[in-house]
Amino acid sequence: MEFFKFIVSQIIDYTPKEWDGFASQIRIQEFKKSTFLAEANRVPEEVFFIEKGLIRVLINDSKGAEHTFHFATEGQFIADYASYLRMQPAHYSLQALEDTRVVVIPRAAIDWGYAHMRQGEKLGRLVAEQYFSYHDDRIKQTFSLTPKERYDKIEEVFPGILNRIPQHMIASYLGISSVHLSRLKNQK
Amino acid sequence: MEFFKFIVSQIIDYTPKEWDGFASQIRIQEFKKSTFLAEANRVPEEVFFIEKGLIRVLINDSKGAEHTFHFATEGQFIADYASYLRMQPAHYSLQALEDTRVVVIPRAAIDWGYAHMRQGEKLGRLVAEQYFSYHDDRIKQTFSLTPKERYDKIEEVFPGILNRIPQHMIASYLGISSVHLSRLKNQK
DNA sequence: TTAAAACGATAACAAATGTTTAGAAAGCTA
DNA sequence: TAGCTTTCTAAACATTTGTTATCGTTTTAA
Repeated sequence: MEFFKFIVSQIIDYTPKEWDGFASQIRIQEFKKSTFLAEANRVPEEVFFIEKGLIRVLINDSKGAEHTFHFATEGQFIADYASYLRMQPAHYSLQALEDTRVVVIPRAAIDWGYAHMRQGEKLGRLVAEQYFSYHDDRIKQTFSLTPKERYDKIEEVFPGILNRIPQHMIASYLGISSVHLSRLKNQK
Repeated sequence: MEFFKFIVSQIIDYTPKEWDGFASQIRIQEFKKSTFLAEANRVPEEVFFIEKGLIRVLINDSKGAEHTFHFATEGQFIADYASYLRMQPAHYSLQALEDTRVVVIPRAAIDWGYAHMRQGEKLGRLVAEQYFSYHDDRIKQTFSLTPKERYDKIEEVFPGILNRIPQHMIASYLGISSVHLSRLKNQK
């Protein structure tokens, strides 16, 4: 929990009393490799903060095929945040790719923070802005770079990821088939 | 300006005094069809709110080709918001596709709102969340739908757009060539 | 109003990417 | 450790999508 407290302190100021009120509503939870933290079709009621481990965000298309949407690692927040905000059934599932320890932040804790922490809204704003910027960069890249170029840059976005994640999931993230990625790697 | 004031009142509460302080720092500006509100490579120092008209957000790739990233219409905020937040040179340019009237909101006004309006941070949070959700939906769709399916649904995302925007810009938005879109339309 | 530019459809061809199958290497689990 | 599963590469072929060029039509601007 100390790691989480530290990361939040980097983003906003809070009093010990504010922190205690907030912390009393959150908890630590561990997930074994390959298990799911959250599944599609359920309304997300919590946001996760990753203390240790690696999480894959995936979506199933209308034909049942699975697509990797995103990876998240130590020090990051993760959820199907759009569905969380709208209180609608999630499209994404969250899967641990390694044994993972997270801080579970229920909706009640977040709303309490907005109402009772002086900089609660600011924290929410900055997290949303950061998450937004990541998405924006990503769409920007799909327009301006080829899949090969995006593969070559993936370590900038997810440092160390190529040693932690099977290649077919990376191909899925890039929106191409694993066979095609294998081909691209052997070009030049 | 009344339309903008109304839209903000739908999002947060503010006192007359708060509004006057904020409003004294913003201004109305008009842009003729085809002109640019903002250009890539300059650090964005303002966010626009569209009172009337239609704006195209575009990006140029490394080979100089132009891609349409987004469309924005009446009642929406628009900027290269990621670059605005990071205070870095913009990747996007903003172009009016019709004669357009916008409210220009300089960075100073936004920061003033965060500091002096009780619900200023909340407004920032909600706008960021909304913008994020739009981006998220979009990436979701590129994974789960074919270009044809996305074309068929584009009126849900941008009502009335097919009558206001040339087809090659729509093709660019969908990430396909105009020739290919023309082909897809005639299937089935 | 008229000449120029932009637009959208189409065809022919080229390039990129997907699918299926197979096999070897690596990893996992009982 | 042995057997099973996953992972990655490769080849052959199919499909999708892009590129270029052409041609009416519509729109724009002087």
